[in-house]
Amino acid sequence: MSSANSLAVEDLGSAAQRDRRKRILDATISLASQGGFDAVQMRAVAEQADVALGTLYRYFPSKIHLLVSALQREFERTEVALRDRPIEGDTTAERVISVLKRTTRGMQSDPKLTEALTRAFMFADASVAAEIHQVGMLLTSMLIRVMRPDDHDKVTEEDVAIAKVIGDVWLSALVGWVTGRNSAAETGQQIEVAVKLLLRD
Amino acid sequence: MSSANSLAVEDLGSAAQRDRRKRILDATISLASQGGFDAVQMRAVAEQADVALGTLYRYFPSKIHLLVSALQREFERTEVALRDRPIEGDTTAERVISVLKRTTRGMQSDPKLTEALTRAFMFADASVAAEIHQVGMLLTSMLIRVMRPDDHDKVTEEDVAIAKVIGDVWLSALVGWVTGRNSAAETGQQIEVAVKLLLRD
DNA sequence: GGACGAACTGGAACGTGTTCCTATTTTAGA
DNA sequence: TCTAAAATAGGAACACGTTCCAGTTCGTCC
Repeated sequence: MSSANSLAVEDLGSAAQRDRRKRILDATISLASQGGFDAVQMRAVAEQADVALGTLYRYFPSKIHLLVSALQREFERTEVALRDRPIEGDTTAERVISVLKRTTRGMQSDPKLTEALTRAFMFADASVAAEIHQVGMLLTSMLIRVMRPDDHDKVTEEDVAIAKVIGDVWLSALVGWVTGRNSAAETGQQIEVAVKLLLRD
Repeated sequence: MSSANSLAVEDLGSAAQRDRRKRILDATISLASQGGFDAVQMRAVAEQADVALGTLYRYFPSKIHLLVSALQREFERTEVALRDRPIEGDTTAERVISVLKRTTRGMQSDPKLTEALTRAFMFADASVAAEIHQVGMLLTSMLIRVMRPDDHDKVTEEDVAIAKVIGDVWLSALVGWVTGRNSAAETGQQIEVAVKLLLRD
């Protein structure tokens, strides 16, 4: 891949390198969780991860890459955790709302972290396209699985389109919440309304 | 208003001040149009607007405030221009799609400017909430007018909810385009799909 | 016209993201 | 085991957003 991208786990040969990468992301999450976007300072991340600044930049070419990669790891964990749990709700809309609200609540329980990750995601420019795309795919596929829990074959074009729209709304709602425009309740409401409009069958 | 906000036109007493504000926003748009978000450097804006750096910060307390205020002015102009034109299309969906696509094409004709304004909008934190809210209201009300061009009275709760969802999708689509994830065609497609899903009556 | 406060100028200074360089350590291959 | 290349450490240096300050100009009230 292009040198402009973050080093993915697969790119890393030695265990020491995988461990460095993990330490860096751990430090990122820890600092973000504690003080939000502004507290994730490259020097602080490097120090807490016990890594030189240059090394940090070797693994993640910018602060945004770093935070989006952290988001990706968190999101993958969320997705795995979600796989185990049974999805409650009879209708498609109910299932989607239930999952999205649970996820949203989870993020709202760590506001600083959510602020840091969300803002990085929204601020990302073209150079982070690859990482962003990963996260987008993850979100869409997660939604589709919730919409069609049993029959993965019967996923239509429209299902995918709906999932993408819901993903968009969810992101916007999250941004609204992070920037203090919406309360937690309004955020939930906003998602619920959109899902009901999109999945009325 | 709080000192944390941008100085609005109404706040400015003298003609000289209104002119300064205008020069600053003109310089901002000019630089953004030429080199995007990164080219809007506070020193450059101050110099091009023929204003001291301190004065620039007096009018707009941060780069983000500055860009979001520029966005607001551009948006107001777009909105006025839109009022004159007749809205083409018989169904609600057709009208909304027509207007959104025209607006989107307009923004895509100046990619750097759009990149700068969109990224500022998405990166804004709580301190810019007031300005952001203005823009959001403008977008929603514009959409509602397109949806219900004649009977402003018959605007339902659902109409407003739909307008907000469409606004969210439009923003996400724009962000996707700005960051190079989506082509112009895909962006238009994304909006069209969402509108058709939301306005199928 | 004079006095006073607010606004503006010009520029120094600071913080943080990013780049760059050299010395050292680790890794891979002969 | 030895050697060359790659990776890392440590830290200086630069860019740009932001803050701050001393001096000057502008606007307003007597």
